[in-house]
Amino acid sequence: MSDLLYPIKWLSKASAGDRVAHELRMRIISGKIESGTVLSENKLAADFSVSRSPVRDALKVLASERIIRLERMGAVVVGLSKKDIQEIYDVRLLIETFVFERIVKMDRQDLVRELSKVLEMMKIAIKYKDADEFSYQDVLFHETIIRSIDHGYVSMMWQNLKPVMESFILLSMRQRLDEDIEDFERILENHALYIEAIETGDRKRMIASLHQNFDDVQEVEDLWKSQQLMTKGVEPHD
Amino acid sequence: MSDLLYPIKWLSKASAGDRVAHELRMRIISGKIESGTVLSENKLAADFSVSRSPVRDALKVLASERIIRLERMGAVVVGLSKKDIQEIYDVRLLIETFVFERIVKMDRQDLVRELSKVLEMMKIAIKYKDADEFSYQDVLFHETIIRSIDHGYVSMMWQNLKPVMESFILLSMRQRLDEDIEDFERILENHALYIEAIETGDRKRMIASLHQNFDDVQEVEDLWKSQQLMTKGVEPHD
DNA sequence: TTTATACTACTTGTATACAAGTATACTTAT
DNA sequence: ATAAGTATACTTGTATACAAGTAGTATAAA
Repeated sequence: MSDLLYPIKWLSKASAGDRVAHELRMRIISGKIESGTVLSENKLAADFSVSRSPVRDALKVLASERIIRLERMGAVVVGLSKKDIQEIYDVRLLIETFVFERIVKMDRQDLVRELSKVLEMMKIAIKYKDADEFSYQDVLFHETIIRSIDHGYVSMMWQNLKPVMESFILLSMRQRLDEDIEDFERILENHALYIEAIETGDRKRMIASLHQNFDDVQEVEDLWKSQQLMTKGVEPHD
Repeated sequence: MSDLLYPIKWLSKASAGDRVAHELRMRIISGKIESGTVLSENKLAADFSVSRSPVRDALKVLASERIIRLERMGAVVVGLSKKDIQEIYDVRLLIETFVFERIVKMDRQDLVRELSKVLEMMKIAIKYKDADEFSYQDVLFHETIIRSIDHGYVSMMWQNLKPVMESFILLSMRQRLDEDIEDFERILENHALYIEAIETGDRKRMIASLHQNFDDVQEVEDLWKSQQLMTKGVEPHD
């Protein structure tokens, strides 16, 4: 099972099941485990040096995220297609637009302050070329916005989406930090725009910012495809 | 553990874990198990005459639905508050509005036909005073709409929402069939309106229909509160 | 050569066992 | 009587065992 894709430090308090889920998710989304591969609980348990119980837990989680399909014999890897990425951003747009409508009716001072802090963190992360930390703060940025309206079921939708998003962003950012570091400036500007939109309650600017964000990711998506090709066959997993 | 709230026939092919999840969900949403109750895996296993494994699975599912909270010692029942019901309908509105925008750009003939069939089924269910069958078809109606656009992540959100909705509708319809049978006519009309809106691509009518649907549920919600009071203390669960 | 049967090696779902940790109650010392 | 420590009876998470079922292969019959 060798080297881990998911940051170990993010797993400090996690159970074995969580570790397996996070690592497996990364391997699937990165393409290290190819679509179509059939995963065996027993083999995974052996690979990760744990018993079947945490592996089962992990597979259930990944199935709920639709990156694997639980069938009668074995769990088949589905992975993320171009369509999936598009769909994820559909949902993000859907959620964040809804959230924005609520936000503009609230006192947004604390939220803006909190977001500014996260943005500063992102800047530092870039300065020190820490892709993982940058990704963490990027995800946190949007999570902070979403949670600010205190809506349990919207939060739930976010929670369901988050792990896949996080992994995807993590992989994208790692690659871009190596190859397209100037992109990060644009991402930062875009987040600053988002904060402004919230501050002023300017819906148009917010939508623009979200779309820009999506365009950025579209670009990432191409890079990610190439990454998939790169890693293809590195570890055929049986 | 005595009598079951969830229709046994819906569980024909379900695992023990699913059975526990469905039944537990019904008991929590109906108020038969009160908010604040701490559930023990061992006790539940004994109650349902299964081992801890399926119970654990069930609790994980219910936690992801936010009707229980998994804590260090025991799973505490959260249940559905008035706010939760409102939130669920927020999300439904969000999803179905998104779906509608896609639908109007498609060929809707097959969908309309399919929905008409489901609506006929609903009529028959009322005719024979079968609240469970009616609920099933009602949920199926909306699921059919949502799945018609073939959007994996929107379907995923629906899947996450569905179990709680289904239980809630089931309980509401059972009570209303006894006490307010004339309501069902209005529900049928409303669904017919929805089909028309899809057929003609009339967004306004669709929104109106959705809101009407929600108002119906608001009414249900009051009934449901009284039901909670009614069943309160029937089985104090320890 | 083709078809039917049985065997092997898997699979899943459930049950049970165990280690490690935590809250409650009960000492015991002050 | 009160504070500190210590049992104890729980809890969770993981490991392991087992029953039932399935796919594919090999063997036997036609």
